[in-house]
Amino acid sequence: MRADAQRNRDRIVEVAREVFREQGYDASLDEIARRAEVGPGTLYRHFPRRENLVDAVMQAWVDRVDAAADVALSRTGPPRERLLAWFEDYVGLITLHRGGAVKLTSALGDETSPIRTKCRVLTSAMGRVLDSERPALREGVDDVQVCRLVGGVATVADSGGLAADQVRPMLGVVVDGVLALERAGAVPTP
Amino acid sequence: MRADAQRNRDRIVEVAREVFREQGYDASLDEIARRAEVGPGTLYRHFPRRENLVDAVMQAWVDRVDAAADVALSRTGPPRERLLAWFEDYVGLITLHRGGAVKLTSALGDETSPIRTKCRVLTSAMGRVLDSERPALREGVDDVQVCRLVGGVATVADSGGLAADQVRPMLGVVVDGVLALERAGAVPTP
DNA sequence: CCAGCATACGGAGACTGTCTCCGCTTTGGC
DNA sequence: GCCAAAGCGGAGACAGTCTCCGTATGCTGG
Repeated sequence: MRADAQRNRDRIVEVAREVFREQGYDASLDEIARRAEVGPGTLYRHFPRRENLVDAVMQAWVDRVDAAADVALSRTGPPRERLLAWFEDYVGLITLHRGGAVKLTSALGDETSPIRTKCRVLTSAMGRVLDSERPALREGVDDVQVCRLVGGVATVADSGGLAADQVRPMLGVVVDGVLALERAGAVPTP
Repeated sequence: MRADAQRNRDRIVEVAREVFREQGYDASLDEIARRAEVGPGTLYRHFPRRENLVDAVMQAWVDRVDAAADVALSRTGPPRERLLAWFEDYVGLITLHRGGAVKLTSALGDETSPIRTKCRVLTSAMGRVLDSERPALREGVDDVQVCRLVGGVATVADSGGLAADQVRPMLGVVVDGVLALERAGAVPTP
């Protein structure tokens, strides 16, 4: 790639990061081009579809989820608390930019999605944390499924503008549903 | 309202129902006006914001959720199965039109939303079913919260194009998280 | 060093969608 | 039938997406 092309590309991503943070992922691409001081043609050559630009921007903070997983692994305490804290971190990060949660969560498991690499980071971060609690979990609890559940909560929180204390009990339900506990036949009244 | 105005209004809603079903809630309003054989001005006078039109269209099938709650109440069997079946019905109905799930779920609890009446129907349907299982539920389980959780699953299912057998286990997790069972200190290993 | 070409730029503009304004038409009470 | 009031509808302003192509620029081999 030519040096000027590389420079333009970098500047576009940089500006897009700001604009997306300000306005969400629906922001006008032409405005991004304007603020990056390139023509729309240049932007669309580098990023033919909106998703490609989102992808580039998203990489950075998907990495933060990965880092949060490491933090989660280093925490001590009972499984319920550890998982709850991790889920809260996950929701917090994934809702950092408006509209990010739906985008990431709905692309989970879609191997043709332009942001599939991001999804893989999320799934594997989730996988690492879940593995560390595996004995306490119900059988058949699967990384993608939990990502979807927690991502669903994140989506609702994001689009509904929910505060952390409204989100926590919902995540509590998910944690309880995921933990094994003694539930032989799931019959509450003996 | 004048008779011709009423006629136009009805035709717009009728056409909108079809178009939304075909193309989701992002469909062009001008096209709806075109197919209803009215001018855009007419459409926008009756429904100043897109939401108002959506609201009118949504009424019909939100009522179906209400009916599904009655069916749920008439079903027999253990709480887990009853709730799971109801949740599945709920998700099925709410995802009937693409994009409907996010819209309804994110408006839950927002008393200024133009579709707040729809949300109330959902919440109260959920409430009726939950009440019928109240003794089996954890304390503090709240109608809106469960609507959000199940709505979150619905949103993910909707936007990710998930099939029923991918959704069921997720709902299973939610049901298990909502049911009381014996979980004194939430300690998995006795 | 510079010629020449592949590469990249950028802006005009086609196209689509949203929404408003206002002159014209229709309705319904008198 | 008359005539306000109510309603209609389309032209068009505005914004966003995306493409095409004439022009400019970085790079490389001589």
